[in-house]
Amino acid sequence: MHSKKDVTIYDIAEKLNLSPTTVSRGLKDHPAISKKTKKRINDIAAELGYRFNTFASNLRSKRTNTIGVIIPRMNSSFMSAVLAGMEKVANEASYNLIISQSLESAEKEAVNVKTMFNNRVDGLMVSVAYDTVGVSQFEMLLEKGIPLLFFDRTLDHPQCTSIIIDNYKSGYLATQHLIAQGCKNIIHITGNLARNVYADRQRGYEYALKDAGIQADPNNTFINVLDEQAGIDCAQKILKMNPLPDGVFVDNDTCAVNCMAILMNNGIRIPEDIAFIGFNNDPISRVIRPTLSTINYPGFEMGEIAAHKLITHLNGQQSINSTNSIILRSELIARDSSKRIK
Amino acid sequence: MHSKKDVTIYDIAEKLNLSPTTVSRGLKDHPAISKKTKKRINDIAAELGYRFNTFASNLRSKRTNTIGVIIPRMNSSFMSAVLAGMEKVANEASYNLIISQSLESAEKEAVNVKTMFNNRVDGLMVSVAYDTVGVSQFEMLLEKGIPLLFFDRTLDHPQCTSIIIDNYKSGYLATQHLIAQGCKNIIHITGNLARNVYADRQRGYEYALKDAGIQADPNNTFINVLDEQAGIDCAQKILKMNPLPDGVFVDNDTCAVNCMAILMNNGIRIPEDIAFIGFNNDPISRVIRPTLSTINYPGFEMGEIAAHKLITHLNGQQSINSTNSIILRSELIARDSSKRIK
DNA sequence: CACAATTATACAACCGGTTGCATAATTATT
DNA sequence: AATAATTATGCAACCGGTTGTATAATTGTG
Repeated sequence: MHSKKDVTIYDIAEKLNLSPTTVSRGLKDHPAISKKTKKRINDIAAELGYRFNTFASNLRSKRTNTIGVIIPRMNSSFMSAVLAGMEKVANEASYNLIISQSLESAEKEAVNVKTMFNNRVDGLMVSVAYDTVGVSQFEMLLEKGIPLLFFDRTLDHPQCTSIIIDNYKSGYLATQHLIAQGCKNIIHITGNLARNVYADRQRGYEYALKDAGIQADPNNTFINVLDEQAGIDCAQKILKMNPLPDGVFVDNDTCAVNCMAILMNNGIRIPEDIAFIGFNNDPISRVIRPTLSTINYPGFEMGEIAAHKLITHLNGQQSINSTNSIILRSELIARDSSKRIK
Repeated sequence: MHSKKDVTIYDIAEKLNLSPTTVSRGLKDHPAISKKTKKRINDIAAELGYRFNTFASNLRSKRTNTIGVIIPRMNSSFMSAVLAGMEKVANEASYNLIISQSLESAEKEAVNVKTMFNNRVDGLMVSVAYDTVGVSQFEMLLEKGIPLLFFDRTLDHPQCTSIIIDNYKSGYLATQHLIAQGCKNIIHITGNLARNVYADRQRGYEYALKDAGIQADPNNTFINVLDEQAGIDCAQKILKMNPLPDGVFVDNDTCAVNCMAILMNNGIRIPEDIAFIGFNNDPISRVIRPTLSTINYPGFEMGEIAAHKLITHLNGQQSINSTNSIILRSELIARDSSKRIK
């Protein structure tokens, strides 16, 4: 197995008649080491097949240059955009990212937090699981002064910044748009209302209805996990309604397109019979026919801003505690699935 | 910042008048420590807010219980299925996963390999980037006896097992299916032919044509990165062809649906004018209309098998070198986008 | 050439668990 | 009660970079 013994800076030092200190500094491009010596060190290191020992380094220096990220799942194009944005900023600042998934389970999320904690991440960015309750599982981080930042699905905590979009406004705009297209009986398909994103959109939905003089019907709010199967289930449920709704606002494009597909299979015309609007502006919304109206959610920017915020905090340039939340711009994109008026 | 000093096993030992050794063993549930002592240790540990120091542990024990994974991107549902499968198996065997993306760049991939290497992963699973050439960037791992396994996009190496599907057969079946539907002028949209997956599918495509007595036209093979934009570009290219092709086999569902969407916008009927078949069986293939014929690619199983194979090797139960490649079952799923015969 | 200023290298303690082996404490055996 | 067997705990070295401070080597100044 791991047969050959590892080469250490001591081996290099011995070979060159230098001290380990000098070798360590030479490899790190420390200004106090002469160019010649650095070259000698690097040459021998390459020759011997030296590899840097992150553990020894981290143990002594008590820094890891690692940022943890915990997300519910990495299956959406929104999430991969967020991660791409984070990775770009982190790399530029020479931080590494450790990514783990909670798979929407609060329990697994807590385990992940603990692992990150033990792995001494310098900071943590989290979008919480579907059923996470309270912030107690994060307290251990804050007690040790490890900065914690939430994005998208956030929790309220005085020491944490949140990066979000204006979900209330987005929900309002989406609903208002459907109303403007002549819809009067609008369904909102959303998630666990304990999550800020869904609660805020639901509020937006309710206020838009109210402002249009429409009475919000609690039965018109469907709560589920917003995946493909949920979309299919919702379609079945809608088909049994009498009268049928004339508009559907879904908090997730994937769920929306699956729902639409079943309804269309059953002869329902979109947008003529039922107008649809989704959320996220996933690529699928542009490919499906009719093209899906949606709310644009700037994932890449969200990732960039989250990582940037955390790193400036870590570098002591700007405390994370000074900001409560950062709200990104989101906008409505009207496409064919909702356009009933020419 | 990181204000409070960390609690160590020495602090616990002092508080209980025990040796650090006993505390270390107690926390690890070592059989030589009595139940009573273990309880005392764990209680005080919790009380003091002790956290395990992974670095000190790894440094001394020279094991990390960590497996690295490098993938091109985590934006496809195929990839997230693979990762989910890997994570399930790894967790059950109490291994951690470190995941990083090459973003399809061989250069970034090499950096990632090095980082994994320095982080002393116990093993590495890789699906190579679009433009990776040669295996030299992996040699350092193999020299140290760190097992390396490829999945999906593989490289040929005598010491590495590959987990794949039969891409040749899949390409053959897809093409044969189109031929059976009456297609005679079939386009194959594929990726870099240096990658096994694309080369094998192209071979399958060519042989299926040959076996049907059709001469393969090199101009009918489009090579690109198979993303959304590529799908759009291919559609533009197809629209300029004269005569139009009557069948298109795309190595990726995402690319396929984007291509189809543009063609349909331009009045082309699918499957009547052009029959389509994709690859991967992504969720989008079921939602799009017409539903997309495709090749089912068992991502979750691939992840499970890859992780399982690597872990049994790490546990010394079965060497990875004894197997060359493991081929998973894949099958054709015929849907509306290709069905021209009742 | 003497002395200061600057540059380059070394010393030694440290980070916090881990582990083989020795020793102490407890229980079982005759 | 004495001795063997078993169980529980401790000793001390070790893993491999890091860092404040001291010392040595080189260069500059008058």
